[in-house]
Amino acid sequence: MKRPFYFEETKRFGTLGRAGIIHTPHGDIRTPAFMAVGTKGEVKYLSFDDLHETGAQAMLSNGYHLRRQSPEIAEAGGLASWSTWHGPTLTDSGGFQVMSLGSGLGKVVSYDRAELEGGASKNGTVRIKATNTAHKERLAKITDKGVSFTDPFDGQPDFIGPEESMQIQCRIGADIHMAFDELTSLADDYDYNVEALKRTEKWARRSLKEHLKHRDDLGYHQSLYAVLQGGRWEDLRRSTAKKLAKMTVAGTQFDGFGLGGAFLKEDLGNILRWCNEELPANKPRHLLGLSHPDDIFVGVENGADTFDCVAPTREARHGKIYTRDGEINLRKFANDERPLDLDCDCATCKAGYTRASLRALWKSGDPDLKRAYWRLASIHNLRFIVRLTEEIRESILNDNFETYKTEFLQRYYH
RNA sequence: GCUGGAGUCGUCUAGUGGCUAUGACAGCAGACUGUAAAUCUGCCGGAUUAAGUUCCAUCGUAGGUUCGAGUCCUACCUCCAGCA
Repeated sequence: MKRPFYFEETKRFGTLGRAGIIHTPHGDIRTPAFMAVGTKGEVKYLSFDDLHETGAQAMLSNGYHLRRQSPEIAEAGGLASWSTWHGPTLTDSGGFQVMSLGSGLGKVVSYDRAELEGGASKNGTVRIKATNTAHKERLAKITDKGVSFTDPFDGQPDFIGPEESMQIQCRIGADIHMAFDELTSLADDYDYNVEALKRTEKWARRSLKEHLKHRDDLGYHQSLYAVLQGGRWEDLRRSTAKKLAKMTVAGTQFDGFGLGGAFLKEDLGNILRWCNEELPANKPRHLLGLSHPDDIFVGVENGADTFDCVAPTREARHGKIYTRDGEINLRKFANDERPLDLDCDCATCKAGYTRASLRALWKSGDPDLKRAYWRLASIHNLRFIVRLTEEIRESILNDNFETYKTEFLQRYYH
């Protein structure tokens, strides 16, 4: 049952937007789609029945976090069967940890200009006030060869370069892999981004080369996406997109593309447009790590097909609940007997939980009740974002995207 | 009634002569974007201010000792334990 991997464009809108289907060995993904993040092979506090009920079509896990379990996963036949999720999967390369355990260690990956206010410098480029973590404090140190990681929990060292990342990912055996990349932070300047981008491009070639050796080891075809970096600079973004789109090893190219970076919200649309105008239309594009509704709309209209993000689940655990009328902090609803969101079709709302009852679970001293809250709130927020992508797809197919977008955003951000 | 112990900011709590009275929880406000996140930041006696301002209050109550008292002394009140 070797099913090939390919992207089928169902409908185009605007210049870059589209709805389509990604065919993978473990099933189809109808796009635009949101993939749930299950870093270690499961979404925190959710069963796979819960996850299926959110409508999520695919799960994203992480090669870095699963590196030590990868032999056992291979033994079980790959991530889909090992995890018992059984559907389409994607693994990140560990590239995000190059930043989150390195230059961005201990920092919030902020995308809001107000937080970073530094004004514009003389030549008109944005000056960012964000700072990088001191080199000696980092748990990820970069050389051209690869990255030396120190495990945040047990302090064990690991060296991961493109070859190691591909070997790990091919043992994990997700349907889609990411090339090993270096994510720069908002504090990195143009010159550093030039250097980092060269490295990411070299790593992409090495990733592809190594990937080809192992991609069929588990008996089905594993695909590889290249990751586009280049910060907020048009020349870097366009050049890397062109380069990676054409990159060939032994006659083989990348199966799709990851759109990466630490984005300033206001730059997101342009950056995606620069990338996607250069990328071939017949391959899928995954926008890495974003899922706030406004970001999803910007992503879709600029050609992104799939998304993933920890925000729906993390924010749920922290009390931020998504509703069609905007985000609410559950703390304030101790006496509110309405559901989290009116007319919501998630399992939590359908089961009759009210804001007050969920808040009570959340604030309970009982660990079991807290866990119940984390699960129920995560289900709600995940369903909210998954449903958003379903409705966006629907609106594209019905030539109704602009209207749907305007109505949704006005109501959500009023 | 006697003996012993204890009363600190909503709750618990540190503090036995020294200048802004700890810390935790609760509460309040905010953050979170390819998960070091069961996390993080700020506020948390009252009034006042453009302000990180100014003023006032404060360790059960009332006195006292002292340059200085949550801390020492006296009386009272309340609570707890034991004895009657």
